[in-house]
Amino acid sequence: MLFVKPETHHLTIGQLARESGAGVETLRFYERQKLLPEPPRDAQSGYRRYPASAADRVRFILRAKELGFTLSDIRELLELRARASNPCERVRAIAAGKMREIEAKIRSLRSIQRALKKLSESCAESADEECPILAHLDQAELKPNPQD
Amino acid sequence: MLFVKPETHHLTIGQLARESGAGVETLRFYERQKLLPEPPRDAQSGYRRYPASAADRVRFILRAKELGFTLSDIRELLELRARASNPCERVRAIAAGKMREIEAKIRSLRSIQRALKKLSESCAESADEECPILAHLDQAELKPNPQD
DNA sequence: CTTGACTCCGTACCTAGGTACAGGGTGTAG
DNA sequence: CTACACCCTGTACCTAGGTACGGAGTCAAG
Repeated sequence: MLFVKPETHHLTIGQLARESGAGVETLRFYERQKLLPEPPRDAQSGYRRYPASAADRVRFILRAKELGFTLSDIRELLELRARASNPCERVRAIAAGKMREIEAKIRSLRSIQRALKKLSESCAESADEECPILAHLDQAELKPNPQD
Repeated sequence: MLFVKPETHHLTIGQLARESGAGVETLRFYERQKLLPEPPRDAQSGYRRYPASAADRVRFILRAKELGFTLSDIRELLELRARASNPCERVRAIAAGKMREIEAKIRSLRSIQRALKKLSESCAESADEECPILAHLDQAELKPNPQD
């Protein structure tokens, strides 16, 4: 068995917020969402008392969010971080799934972008009284694009 | 003055839904959102009675949505379609704004994608016991990317 | 006349990720 | 002692774009 380092629990929620960069309400929200464990409470006041390590955990969450992970992805990453002896494989699978998602989103946006560009160009060229973009919306089927 | 073509109002909301491809609830929702005008009602039943042209309008909305326009963009496009004598300029401005939005979204996704890829590659190479992705989330600052 | 499909209205609910009160208690500096 | 900042819980609210439901009225076929 391992001995667990005795942790000092001296951070209030406000101090943790300032240290980690999340808001106080957000920290309580993350606790409800099981991203943060319930911290011990001060016996008199009932205030939450966080160990210094909590700030690392919160920053982990915020960074993972920047990488596009959802809170529920992040819950799993936190589990893996804490528990798995060899997490790499699963972590890479999660990352790969996220990359595929992002890939798909980019492709869909690019196809929309191309369609808008074409319409906008035809609009710029046309001295017509009817707007080609509106005409397209009136009539056209959006052609399925081979690059999608 | 123009004479307005007499319109027959014979579509029920369910028929309009089938013709246009939107759901009944969605049509009522669009009406609340002022994307569809309130249609006349049958005197006895109070049922909505749509002119055939309503189906075109709904399809216009659905196509504009495919191009990434929000409902409030679409409200403006519909106004322009109906009222403006020379809508092209404003329509192109709306399209250009949307294109910039999409462009920005793609750039942000690509930067996330690159970060994930780098991490995933270093993860694949590492025979380390510590997962580089988790290590990154533990420690790293996300470097601001020049391409963003 | 009954049954089933359709319609009406109003309101609540959904996802995701928070944010904002209201109405209290606590802790500390002056 | 009195401010004032901080903390507590629970609940409501926000965006965007719908979706679902309850309870009631309508319409057409058999």
